[in-house]
Amino acid sequence: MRAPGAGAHGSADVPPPGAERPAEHLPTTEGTMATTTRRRASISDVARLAQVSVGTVSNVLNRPDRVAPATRDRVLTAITELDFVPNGSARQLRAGTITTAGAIVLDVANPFFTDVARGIEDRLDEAGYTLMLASSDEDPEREARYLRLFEEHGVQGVMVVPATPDLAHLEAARARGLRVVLLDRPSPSDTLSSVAVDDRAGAAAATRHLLGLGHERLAFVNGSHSIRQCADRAAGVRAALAEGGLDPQTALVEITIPSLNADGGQTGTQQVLALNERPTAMLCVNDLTALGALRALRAADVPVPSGMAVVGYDDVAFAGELATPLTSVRQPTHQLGHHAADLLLRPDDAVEHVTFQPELVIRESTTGTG
Amino acid sequence: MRAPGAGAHGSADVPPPGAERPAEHLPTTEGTMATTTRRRASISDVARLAQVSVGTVSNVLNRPDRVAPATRDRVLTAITELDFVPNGSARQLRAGTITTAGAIVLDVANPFFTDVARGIEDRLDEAGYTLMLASSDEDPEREARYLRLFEEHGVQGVMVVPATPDLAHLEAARARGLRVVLLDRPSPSDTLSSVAVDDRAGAAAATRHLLGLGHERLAFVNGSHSIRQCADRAAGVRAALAEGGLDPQTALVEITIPSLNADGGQTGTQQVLALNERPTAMLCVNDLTALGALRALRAADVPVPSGMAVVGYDDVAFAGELATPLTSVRQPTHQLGHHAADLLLRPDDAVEHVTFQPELVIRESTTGTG
DNA sequence: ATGAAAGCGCTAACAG
DNA sequence: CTGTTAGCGCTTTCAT
Repeated sequence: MRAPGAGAHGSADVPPPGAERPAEHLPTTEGTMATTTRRRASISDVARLAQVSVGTVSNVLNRPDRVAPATRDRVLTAITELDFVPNGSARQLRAGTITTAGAIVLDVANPFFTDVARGIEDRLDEAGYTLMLASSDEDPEREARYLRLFEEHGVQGVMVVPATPDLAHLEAARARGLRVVLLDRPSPSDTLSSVAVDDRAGAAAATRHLLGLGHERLAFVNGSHSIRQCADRAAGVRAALAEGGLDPQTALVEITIPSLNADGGQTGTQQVLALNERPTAMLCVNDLTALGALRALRAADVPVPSGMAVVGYDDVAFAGELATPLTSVRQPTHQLGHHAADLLLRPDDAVEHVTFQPELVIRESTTGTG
Repeated sequence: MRAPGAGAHGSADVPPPGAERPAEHLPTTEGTMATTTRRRASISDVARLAQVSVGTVSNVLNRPDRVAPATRDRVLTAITELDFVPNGSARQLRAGTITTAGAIVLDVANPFFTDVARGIEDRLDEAGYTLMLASSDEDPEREARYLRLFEEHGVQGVMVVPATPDLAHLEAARARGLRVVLLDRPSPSDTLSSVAVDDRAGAAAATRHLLGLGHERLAFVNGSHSIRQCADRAAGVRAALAEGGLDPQTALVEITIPSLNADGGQTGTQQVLALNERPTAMLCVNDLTALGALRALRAADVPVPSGMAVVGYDDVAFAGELATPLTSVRQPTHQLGHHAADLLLRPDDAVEHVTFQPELVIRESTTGTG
């Protein structure tokens, strides 16, 4: 699907969260005069030119076989002549439905969400549907605004990563007849379909991997438990420890960092290194955090993995490209979106909750010889 | 703008170009029964319930001051009662216009484009507009299909990263009255506005930086010149060399790699290292390529930058986080999108060509002591 | 301040 | 096979 050598941009990445917009980059402007705007040709213009009725033009458009070849050609010629593009609003008003779906994610510039969006788009494309994509920026008001806008535009349905735990407005939209699929959020509701990734399982798999390698003291550099993913992953780690016969109280140190980026990882790791009974392995809440961890470990001359094993989460593009390739938990982002769209397009409109399993990608940061 | 601690996904990245979709991730499905779908309430339902005419309801919606407070309240109550959401198609059909713009990029999962999209969205949002985003996958047919779809939906205008050098269909759409802004492509046309980044200048700045550091033999690991960005960047490198009094023939070795990713960078760098008169500095067409270069240099025990200076392009998130932080050329992606949207929203609909200047971000891969 | 009615562009009966 | 016509839901004169 994805084009291989996608121009010179094939490699880019996002700026770290909270990065400043680049300073003014001195645009060069080169203006020209304005152009005139004409009224668009309508179906009756075509009918007049082709000397037929509007009904016939409509038939040529929608059921060409019902029209005599000669007439059809005449109409087609008129269409080309006038450069006629049918008015979708009118059609939609008449038909009541539209082949468009909406998606509201937290941030379109976040690769997790755009990979999901890509999955949605690919599935929608198969069905001839278009996607309207928007970012809520975690602002419930923006989310509500876009939801409303999509609904007014008559979309078939909406896939949304909720910005708040409160799902009342989504339930209401659902009751109004709009299809709604929750993204990356297990639905507590019987009326809203949902598609999510099992964060507990991902963290548990990573933990089991470390236990299998013989580690018995772990650190987890995590974000606030008010973030669902962080809480779920912490639960997964604890569950795996218990399952392995270890007491989370003694075998685990959880460090909470304020921002889930490289700086947070570096600071968190320094705290881990300062511990008197130093753990032998670290789990990081995401790969950027792990990157900061690797930086801190290098600065402290702690070899990886022999002095400290490191596991990330997300399996981002650079994870396998680092000086020490990073073991990480990969999430089926594309499938997540694909399935969400699939649910939205289901003819029966049934409610369904789907949970995908993440996959541990093992690399040298846990199994190497460093 | 961008929320700081955007959930646990704040750090993710994209898979490398050409990466396979992850294998089946064993979704867990949990179904429930379907729900009934009711007809949406219309303005006349509201009118009936509120015991007023539809015109009055419309007035409450659009010019509340024209309606007596008592009547207005009655209507408002009815609206709430019926959970009425106005039909945008009907409104648009009547009004003829719509507050939506479209954007067609090559790939929504590519961070360069999503950063641009974010800039577009932010500008559009200021004006109360919505964005419809789509990927052409560099397929001209898909591009044409989306263009048409957007036009049918009556969008104000479309911002597009053209998939082909042929701009005829875009010119035609423009002639039909649709606003069109070219993204990341300097327009050869008087009728189409455009917003682009100066690739020659970016490559030239990187080259001048290296020359200023005393390097006199450079390698450029680049992609095919059939990709506009690659050709432009090569021209920029050559121009800067000439300007510095060096003969590109002797001072520059250009290596062409098939895929602009880490593997390409690694292979290309091996070729550079095998040269008999080895360059002292390398330019890479993007950061992922530079990552591969760093990997190859490490494998060959060549210190960076003392044995080989390295410059990337794009300034992706991890560029500053590597073992050797990477000097790179940052592009004003967000501004690019912001300005494109700005052009689209201009009331005068004038044609304008804007070129943004990239910015060299200097780090240790060129100035360090390694 | 409110109501009545025309019509935006199109589709889908229904006639012929 | 083609024409006629009635709306889809809404906004907007124009009356009252």
